[in-house]
Amino acid sequence: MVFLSMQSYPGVMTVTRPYHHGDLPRVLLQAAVTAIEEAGPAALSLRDLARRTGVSHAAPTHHFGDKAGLLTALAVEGFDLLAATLTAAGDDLLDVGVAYVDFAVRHRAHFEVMFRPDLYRADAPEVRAAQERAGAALHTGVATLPPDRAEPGEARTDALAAWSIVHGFATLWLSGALPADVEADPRIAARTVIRRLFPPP
Amino acid sequence: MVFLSMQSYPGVMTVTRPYHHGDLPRVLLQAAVTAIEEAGPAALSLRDLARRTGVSHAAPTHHFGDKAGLLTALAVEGFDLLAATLTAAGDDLLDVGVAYVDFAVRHRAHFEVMFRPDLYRADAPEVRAAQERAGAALHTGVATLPPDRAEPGEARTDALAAWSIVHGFATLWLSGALPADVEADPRIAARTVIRRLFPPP
DNA sequence: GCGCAAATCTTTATGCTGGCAAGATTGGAT
DNA sequence: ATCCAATCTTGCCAGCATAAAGATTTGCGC
Repeated sequence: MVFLSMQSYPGVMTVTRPYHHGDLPRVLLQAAVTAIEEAGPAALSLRDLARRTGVSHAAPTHHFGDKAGLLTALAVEGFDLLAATLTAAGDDLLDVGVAYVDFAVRHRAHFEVMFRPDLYRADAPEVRAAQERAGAALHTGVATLPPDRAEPGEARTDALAAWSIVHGFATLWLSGALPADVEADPRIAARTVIRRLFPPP
Repeated sequence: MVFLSMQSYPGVMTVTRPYHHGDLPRVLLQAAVTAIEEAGPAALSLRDLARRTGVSHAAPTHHFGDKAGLLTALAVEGFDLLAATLTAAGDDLLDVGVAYVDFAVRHRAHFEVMFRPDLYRADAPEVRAAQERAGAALHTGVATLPPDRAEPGEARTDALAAWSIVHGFATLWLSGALPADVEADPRIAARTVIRRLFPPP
């Protein structure tokens, strides 16, 4: 990590900055993740991010335009991260579903922003593209199901049902709405629930 | 509708108020629903509610304490409304599940607040109580399933899977994340998806 | 009716936030 | 060495949440 000089301070010629020049966007996004994990996306404050990262209050605005711009970048990052996670989980639909829930729990801040389109510009082309990449990764898992049922549109229903059940479980888990007697490890509980939808032969 | 006199205005002795005295909390909650449906719960502003209802900016604070207090009341109202809706849907698990999704779509503002505990005081006793009433109504629907499987904890898994799939479908629908080729009527699409989890014998 | 306490609502004030505009500094390209 | 664009700071303004204090209305005992 290199420390670079920073501009004027009263009485001090040079100060240091704990990140490479030009990396402020990434640093701000990381600070946003931390802040959201602490108090939720609704309580996020650009000025608080600036304080956390030691820059002026207007620095975040320069890079992201406005608050919605920052959350848009966070959503894009989240969808890409989700796509990578699902792809890495392999071909087994159970594993993909568990990976979805695991992503939501481990990247809670990203996940909460991603599915709250009133907070960011969900119609931005980079968002749409990232969403499609994540959707394709999810559909890949569904495609591995044995196509023994002949009804048309069955694969689409399977995909929608799989997405719904893992997304629902993840959001219920994150919102703390689940009763206390549910398995403490969300991955184990999720696997049990998903297996109820796609029972082994 | 009775119009009551209002306090001093410069040069005018009495003015009228379009609601019964003491009904301001209910009026404010209704205004909050409208505002949330327009711009989401994150953009809700107490001062905007005051303007919408024609009262001073501090009137909402008097009744609900603060913004979280207002959303707490909205969440309680939502959970009670959900419990009533699920109970009225009957005993068929499919009908109960469709009613859950239908509630989310028709009472979008309540639903969005209910499962966003960072916005209100989710640990308040009246919230817990209302949550349990809604949970009991949901479990009633699951209890009507034929208990032909002998594995222990199966009913709990069924309930969790049912809740997850309807909740996930509802939140995905509300967030606009579903692909465009999904059935336009959420009740029909939801029924198809739920049937995938609980296929008819 | 009368008077008083409580509830209801307004006014005033303070600190924080988002967004805009202008200026200072830095880094890189030529 | 010089210029330019990107980066970041300072200053500013309007809107918001919240608190405190004052004004008005309502309910209630008499």
